[in-house]
Amino acid sequence: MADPEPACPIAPVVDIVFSRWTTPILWALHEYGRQRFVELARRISTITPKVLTQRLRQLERDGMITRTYHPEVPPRVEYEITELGRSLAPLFAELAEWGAAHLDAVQRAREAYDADPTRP
Amino acid sequence: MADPEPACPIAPVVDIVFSRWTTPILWALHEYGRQRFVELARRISTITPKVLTQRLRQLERDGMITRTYHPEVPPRVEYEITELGRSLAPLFAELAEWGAAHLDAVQRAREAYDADPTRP
DNA sequence: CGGTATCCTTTACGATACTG
DNA sequence: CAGTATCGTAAAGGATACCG
Repeated sequence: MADPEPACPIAPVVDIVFSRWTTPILWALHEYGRQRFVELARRISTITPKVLTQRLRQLERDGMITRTYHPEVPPRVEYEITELGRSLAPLFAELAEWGAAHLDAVQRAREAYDADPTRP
Repeated sequence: MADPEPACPIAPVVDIVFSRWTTPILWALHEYGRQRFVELARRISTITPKVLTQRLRQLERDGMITRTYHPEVPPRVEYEITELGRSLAPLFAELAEWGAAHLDAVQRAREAYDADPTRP
């Protein structure tokens, strides 16, 4: 896969951290601490186990979270955010602030755009 | 499309701003100012005109950029980032900083993960 | 409990050609 | 120049069922 824009320094970061499900997963682990697989699944209620596994593996590979397997019956697996993952916290806070401040403006822009009848 | 995680406040922001091409487009407009279609296309060298048009329309609809059509021959269309789009600037700067500081750690994590032979 | 396996749909993206 | 049209591909995601 070719680099979208070599001169854009944040494209690689986006690739690692921001997809449909990685963001909610990292948020949940950051916000509510170490959690089991099923806890995450319940919190992110619309995700399927297959996709949850896929994203967790990717985040683990990228060093953003750790996976700890406890060989009990029934098995217990815990996920936790790493220092590297936690280093995103201020960024996440700013993103949340931006959303709170500007999401309604985006919504209004959409309505204005869609309402314009001169747009074919 | 169901909301990925209603309780995750940054998911909607990610949906608007961070996709493979929207980030480089916004970055280019923020960094180099008002530009024509073909200038953007050249700067983001690997994007195709179809996809560039699609992302530009979406960003315009979301109020992040403006499109100005000058009815000349040959036609001239200029894209410019809006105030709303510009409000992302500090966020982009922080993301770039995060990348500069931590991208190598991600790379090392990947290598360590891939090199572990006990992972089936 | 913590996943896999299988199959399917959606969506973004891409290649190429063409037009007002 | 600034797109549009029409293909096709590929990756993400979803539904459902099943397993150690």
